[in-house]
Amino acid sequence: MRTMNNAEVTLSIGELSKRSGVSIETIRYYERLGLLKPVARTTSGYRVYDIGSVNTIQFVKRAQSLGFSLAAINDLLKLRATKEAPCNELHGKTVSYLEEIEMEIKKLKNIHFVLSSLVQECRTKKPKDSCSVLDCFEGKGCSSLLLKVFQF
Amino acid sequence: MRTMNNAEVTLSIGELSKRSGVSIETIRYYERLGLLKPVARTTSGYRVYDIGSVNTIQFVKRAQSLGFSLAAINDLLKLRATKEAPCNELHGKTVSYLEEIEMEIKKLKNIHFVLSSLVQECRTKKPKDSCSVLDCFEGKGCSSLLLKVFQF
DNA sequence: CTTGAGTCTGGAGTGTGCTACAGGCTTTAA
DNA sequence: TTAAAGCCTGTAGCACACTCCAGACTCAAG
Repeated sequence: MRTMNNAEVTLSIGELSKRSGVSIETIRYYERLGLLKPVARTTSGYRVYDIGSVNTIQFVKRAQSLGFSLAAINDLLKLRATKEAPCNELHGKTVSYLEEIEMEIKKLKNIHFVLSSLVQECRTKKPKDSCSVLDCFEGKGCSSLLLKVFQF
Repeated sequence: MRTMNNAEVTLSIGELSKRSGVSIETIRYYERLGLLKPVARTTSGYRVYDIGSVNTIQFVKRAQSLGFSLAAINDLLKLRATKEAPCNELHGKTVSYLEEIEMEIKKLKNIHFVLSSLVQECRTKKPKDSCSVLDCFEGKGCSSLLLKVFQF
């Protein structure tokens, strides 16, 4: 695509794809979700992007790698667009997201504790004994372990 | 459904659903996946279950609450069916699952660290300054933070 | 015998983040 | 001029664990 002047470079969807490392299909998908609008269309209907579009995609990728969903990122992009110091709202969202992460970590730690206990227990048994792990899934023997961790 | 004798109670799918707390649709879904076959069919095609079916569903639920996928549980059920002390194979699977959990916990801790750092940083700023969280997604200022944690 | 509850099969829909076409139009390079 | 590459829309599919529905059949109680 042509350069309008030195500052305003425009990109086709294919060029944006190469610059951002995101596939053309994904770019169009983001558009459907409202994450990224082309800055214009050519008369023949081709999407036109600019350097800001590259930044937006990188914004999305960074937020995604921190675990944000595309729906959440959509909100973030809207906050970014309204330049009025969006810290408050954003921090609220972020803090509740942090709480979700803490819950998830707790859950995983509990699961890890239960399973590694069971494997350990099994290793102290004689070969012909039943398997502690299977027994646990069967409801035998580990009820106290599970009861503490989950709501069985 | 009728009782054949005191020991062998048979259940319809609705009764199994009530006893196990799992919906009829889900029971049929489990059957499609190969997790739970009815012990028989009536002449009119109704599914017939027994008490073992209740145990199997509880097995599935317990394994699920420890994070196992239905595909993995399918394997577990097959191990359970072959009564020959399946500890070795099972422990291999469990240990690699434990490693996945450890990776996931690490990832979540990293995310937590980055986000809480950003929120903290933002709180030490003046109200009119730009938001550290948004700046980070924009690629400004937190590259060292992100670089350590992910492969940007 | 009738009514209502229960069950059957097969297929479609949910949410998430893509990915992969088909069939047709546009642009670019030789 | 023509071939190749690029782009368009719209639709469908994947993985996962369900959930729901239509239309038909069966069973139990009154």
